[in-house]
Amino acid sequence: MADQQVPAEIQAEVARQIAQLRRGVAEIVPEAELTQKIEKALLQKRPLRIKLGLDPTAPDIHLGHTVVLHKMRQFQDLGHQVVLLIGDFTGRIGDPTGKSETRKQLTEEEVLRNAETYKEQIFKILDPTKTEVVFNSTWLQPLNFADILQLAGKYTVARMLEREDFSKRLRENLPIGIHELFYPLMQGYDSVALRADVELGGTDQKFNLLVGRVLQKEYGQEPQVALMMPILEGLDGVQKMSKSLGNYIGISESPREMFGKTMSISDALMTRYFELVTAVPTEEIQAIEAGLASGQLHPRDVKMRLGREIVAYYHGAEAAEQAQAEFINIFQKKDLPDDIPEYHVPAELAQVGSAWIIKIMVEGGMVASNGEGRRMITQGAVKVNQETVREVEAEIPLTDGTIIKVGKRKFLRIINPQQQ
RNA sequence: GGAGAGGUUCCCGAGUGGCUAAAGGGAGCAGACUGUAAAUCUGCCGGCUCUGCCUUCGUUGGUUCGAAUCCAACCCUCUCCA
Repeated sequence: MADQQVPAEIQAEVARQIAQLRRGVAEIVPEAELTQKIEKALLQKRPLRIKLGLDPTAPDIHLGHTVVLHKMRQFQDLGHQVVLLIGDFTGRIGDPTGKSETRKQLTEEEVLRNAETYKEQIFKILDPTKTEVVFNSTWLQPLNFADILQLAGKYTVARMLEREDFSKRLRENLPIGIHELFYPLMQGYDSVALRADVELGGTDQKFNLLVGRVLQKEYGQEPQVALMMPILEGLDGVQKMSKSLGNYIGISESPREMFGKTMSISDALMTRYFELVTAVPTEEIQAIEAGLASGQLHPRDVKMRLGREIVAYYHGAEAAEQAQAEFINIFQKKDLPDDIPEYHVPAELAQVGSAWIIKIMVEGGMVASNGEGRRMITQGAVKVNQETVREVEAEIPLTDGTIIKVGKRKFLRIINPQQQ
């Protein structure tokens, strides 16, 4: 395969690119084709077209999404053309995957608005000047029924049912909407329309990415290479990071939240995060792994480094240092954070001068209900000015500057304007 | 079109007339411990004016002193047959 005509410097560059691109990757199908494509691109001085499809229904990006985005960024840095595909057509139809809950259909306006929010966040990782953004309604909308049947004719039900998700639902007697069978076809057709050389996705996208290859061949194109990234585990360390599971770190979150949440991942997960969601060089990560294994590095310190890396990526190095300092203050020295939410005492309560503690906790948003407030007190989780509150019926003085603490990380400062 | 199975609290999943706000697991929260919001252990985990009351078991009605549990209609899902 490595034909003699390829100059040595090109071969070296191909090797360099492949080495970088393989970092953190779960699977490349087929890897040999990627090598060939890169080689060809270099010889012809034509960048590869790298496709990434995005679902416009959930515009909040978290670290799980960034795994694939970081890979896109690597392609960009290697000089390739990145194409972001916004699945506005699919989003407008609404994908009811996932049993009973019918996902609401988005209007064109909503899709566009989401797309804007998306871009804003995504360009924290990708270079906007080297990114092409396209919408799949451009080519999917004009298809008529005959076109669609023609497209459908290029695949079979049996092959469609090879997909894990479908076969599983079939086995477990769960519903499969006929239109759902079209999603892989539409996604594959996107690759045809874009003439994609490589499509990125999570391992859960494997089937769809492979359908793209089949359809490209059917339409006389060279099939794309499917590059799959692992699915990032969320804060619980088991399930994939997702907003609905609440185990995520959003890239628009505050430095403090980001850092704190990072500290809550299990030790076992740390190096994976380093590899998948930071730009720390591979050799350095290997050194960290070695340090942890030999006991030379303290897991806590490594995790703090991870927290700094993540915060710094989205908020800058200074914010990262601050977030860490604050974390140490609150959790190691058990000090108060700098910015405590405030509860402004309303006039009628200020007259009385004191109030039932649970009422204040609920109104201050510290607990969801009186019942939860009672539980917290019963469990010894509530402190007023460092003093543990034991009595459920306790009244507290509404003195300006009083601090209520629930659990380890919820604080509230009483602000009494009458006393200022 | 016919026959059958099923829809339970955030999720999964027990429960077939009162002892059930409903087993168990997961998630979540808290306490202890610690090396961190790791790990581990323990507790909590519908709401309220909380030794009591109210709301919840697909929907709506009904039977009953009493229903998640029985009946009827309806909605939704699946299986087999045609």
